[in-house]
Amino acid sequence: MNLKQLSEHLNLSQTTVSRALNGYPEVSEKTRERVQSAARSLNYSPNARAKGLATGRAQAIGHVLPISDQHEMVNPIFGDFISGAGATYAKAGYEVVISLVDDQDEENAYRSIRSRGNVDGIIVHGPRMSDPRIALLHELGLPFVVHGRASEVTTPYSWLDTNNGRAFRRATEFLMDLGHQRIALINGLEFMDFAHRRRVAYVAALAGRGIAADPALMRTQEMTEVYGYRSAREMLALDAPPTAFLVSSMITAIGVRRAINEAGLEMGRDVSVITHDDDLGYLKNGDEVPIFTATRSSVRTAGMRAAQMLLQQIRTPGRPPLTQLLEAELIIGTSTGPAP
Amino acid sequence: MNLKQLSEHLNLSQTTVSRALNGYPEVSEKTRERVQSAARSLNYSPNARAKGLATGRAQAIGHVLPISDQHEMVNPIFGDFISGAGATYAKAGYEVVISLVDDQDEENAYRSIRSRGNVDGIIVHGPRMSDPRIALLHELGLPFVVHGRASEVTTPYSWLDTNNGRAFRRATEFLMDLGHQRIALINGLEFMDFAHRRRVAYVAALAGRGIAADPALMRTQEMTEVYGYRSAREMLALDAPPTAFLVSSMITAIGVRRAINEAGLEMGRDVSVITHDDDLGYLKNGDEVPIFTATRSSVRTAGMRAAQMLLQQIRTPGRPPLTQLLEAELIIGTSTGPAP
DNA sequence: GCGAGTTTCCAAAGCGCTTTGGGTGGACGC
DNA sequence: GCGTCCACCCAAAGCGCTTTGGAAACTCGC
Repeated sequence: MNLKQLSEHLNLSQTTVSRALNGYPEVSEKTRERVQSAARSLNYSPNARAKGLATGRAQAIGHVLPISDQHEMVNPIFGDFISGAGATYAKAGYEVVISLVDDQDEENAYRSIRSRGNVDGIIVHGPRMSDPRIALLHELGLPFVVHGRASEVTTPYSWLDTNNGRAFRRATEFLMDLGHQRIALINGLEFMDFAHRRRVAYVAALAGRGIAADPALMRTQEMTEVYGYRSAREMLALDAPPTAFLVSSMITAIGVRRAINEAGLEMGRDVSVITHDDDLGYLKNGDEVPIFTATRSSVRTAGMRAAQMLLQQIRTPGRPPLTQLLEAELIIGTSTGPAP
Repeated sequence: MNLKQLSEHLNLSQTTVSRALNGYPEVSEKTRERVQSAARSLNYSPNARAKGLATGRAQAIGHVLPISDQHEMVNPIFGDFISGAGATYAKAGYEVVISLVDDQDEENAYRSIRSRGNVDGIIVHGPRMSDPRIALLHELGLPFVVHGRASEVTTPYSWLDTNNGRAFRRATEFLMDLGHQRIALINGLEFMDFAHRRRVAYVAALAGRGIAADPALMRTQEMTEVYGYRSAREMLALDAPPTAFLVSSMITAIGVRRAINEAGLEMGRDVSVITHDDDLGYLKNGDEVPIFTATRSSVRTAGMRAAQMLLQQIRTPGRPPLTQLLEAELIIGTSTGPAP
């Protein structure tokens, strides 16, 4: 069923039918209703490609996930992010297009996304500290919102980020208030901006109390469970083991807990743990009582907000970039206690 | 940069340029190379919408994720599935379009996907036992592959599934071989086909040894960590607690482990656990030594295979449906031991 | 050097929609 | 009864590409 058939069925021109369906004022309410009910009953919906071609709008948003050999997994938070964003898009009649882009030829990938023209805007995931994508997207004139930030990029751009610095500073201070002196950091990959910020904040918080960060207590890697387990096991076997761990994700923290248990220690008594918690649907931090003391910031909410920002950018092009900083809550659970 | 501009730049007709770029034999190798190098250097890539409109092909695959109030989270396996499938699509020049569809008006959603025409085929996720989507997609004539199966649907259709029945039967038998009699099942939502199959296999395996399934030892819910924790905690507090747990996902098994530890018991000695393991990138089951004894089946591989099947269906329409059953390995870890 | 057969290229139609620039008919005022 | 003005509707162009149905240029054998 296409426009032509529908209009013939109604004995109207394609113009009128199109206008009736798209809410233009030039048609009478009577015909508008007649058209709409016919469209519904004949299950007509306009061909997206043709519509896009005619309007120049794709009614779709691109989500670009960087993939590399050293980093080939899809971030576990992506599902939640997209479910938040997707709800917003759906209301506005936008689709989601996903591109898995090898970071070897990112530049080409973005250029081709642009000239293929099947998205109206882009959400940039996993920004690096000095991310070339931002300049590139500016040059291409494609609206975008970065989920996260790129510290070293100075030109303004739209972003939405969690205040990772403040969150990790507070967490570190919280541990020091409990008397911990040897606090380990099990961080994500530090060429990623969020992980870098977290480390800087952690180091600064320690320094604020006159403690020098110990390289033996700092790790940076992809945030898997096994990574948390290994790092904690090795650190707990040190001559001067840490009394507390600051961990970058729940999944990794679960690995840390495993190592703690395996070492015959009790989390929250012998060793404290604070983790960042993205509040993922399938991995809630306990229910009434949180498992982990955590810096919590819902990635689903971030998805929703980022989507709204991007849609605004698209609707009113040329407006100045929007930015939004979400604060993480510090949730007290049973995984922290006074230093032994 | 569009075709017209490119062809003017080259002093050729649009026809010739188009043919040169798309590999048609009617152009000489010399002009083909001239065209291709110009296209590269001017960074031309054809507008996807226009191309789609002209060819009738969208060069995109739809992934439809059912969302509902009781089930609003995005399955954590989705990231891995899409990363497997995405690699295959990318090679074949296909995009991924994601639709989050409220299962209230699934029918409309699929019809509109069809008539909007922005995908050439669909991967159906999360099939229910008697899933109406299969008949609907047949009616719509849209190529599709189901990730999983719908037991109660009798008409043939393409699917790719893990042999959940055999996996859970083997797992149950393995536990019984170790002397376990009271084996709990912490299952997923049983209106989902895979979860239903798992329960049936578990019940049958028990029955095969003359054991009647105890309703007090069977749970069914969304597979979160908290769900695993709660279920295990409650069951361990029973007068006749289970000596083993059979769990539907790693995440849930981690919750089960938490409850076991909290009860002062040791996993693998006091209580055994077998889980299904989707081999997710960020949640590997240990490294050299697996944490959990598990039925393992890589969801990333499933994604790759499903994508290949769908592309075949699209390329040669009208061919009979393809099916593929992946066997899960039974991996022996440290979470199982003889019944106490 | 000329007709037949290939190569190589082109003009134009068409994909399904939006949108510009009218046209037509009825209500209304005088 | 006539002109004016809306309200309502339409024909046709155009979005950027593919593809059909030729046409021009080139090869070749005799």
